[in-house]
Amino acid sequence: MAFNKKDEFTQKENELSDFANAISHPARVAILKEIAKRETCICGEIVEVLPLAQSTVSQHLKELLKAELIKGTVDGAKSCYCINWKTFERFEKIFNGFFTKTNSNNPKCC
Amino acid sequence: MAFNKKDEFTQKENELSDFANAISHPARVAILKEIAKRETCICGEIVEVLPLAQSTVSQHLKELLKAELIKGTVDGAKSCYCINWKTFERFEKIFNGFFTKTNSNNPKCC
DNA sequence: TTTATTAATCGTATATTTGCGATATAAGAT
DNA sequence: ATCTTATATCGCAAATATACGATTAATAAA
Repeated sequence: MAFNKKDEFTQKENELSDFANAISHPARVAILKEIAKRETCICGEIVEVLPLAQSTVSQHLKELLKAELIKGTVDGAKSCYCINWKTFERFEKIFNGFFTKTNSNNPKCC
Repeated sequence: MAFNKKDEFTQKENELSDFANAISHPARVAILKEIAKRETCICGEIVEVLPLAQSTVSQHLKELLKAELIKGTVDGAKSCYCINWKTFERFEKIFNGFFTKTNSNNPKCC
């Protein structure tokens, strides 16, 4: 942000937007999909499938790690990744509880 | 993006990331929450509640409109907004179907 | 030991996002 | 007609994000 206003919002608002931010790029969605499909997956396998350079993929993986959407361990020269489903569950809970959903055909609605 | 690689990803990957992108800022989460709470809501009411200038809020509203997360109509000098629940439902469907969730305690997982 | 493989990080260029004040526009009030 | 209110848009500055090639580091293979 131009001037960081994050502090001015609630923790839950930030948690939700941070999660959303992590999946707000098609490459990261594609990476998550690939890891979920394979259950466990090394970096090179993702690079093979995506239309991006290795360094770029590595950067996206780093962001997904930071947001705790994936877990990663070093396995020799390779890096092994898998989905951190706990974070997904927490997100779903926050997301569903966040907006007090009224009827979809709200007559007051514009 | 530095060079726009959107075309290189699937339509669903882009749809999901676009939705996520719309709620990837705490201000937009707060705006959605406020509109949902009030069911229908004018711009000024949101500006009152948020720690942001009117022009900034207006910009965020524009983005939410573009992503079809809200609907808006002009009501005299005022602008009336409400949640577009249809988009939320569509997102939930895509999101749930996207990642073939295996067991959370995947033994293969790192 | 040398070489190859794998992946993270650095440096850099470019694009986008965020935020605000100023301005424009349009309806409503006086 | 003029003033006020409400909101969108413009122009700008600063911060972030995206992408890549080059480099580094560390293991594995020869």
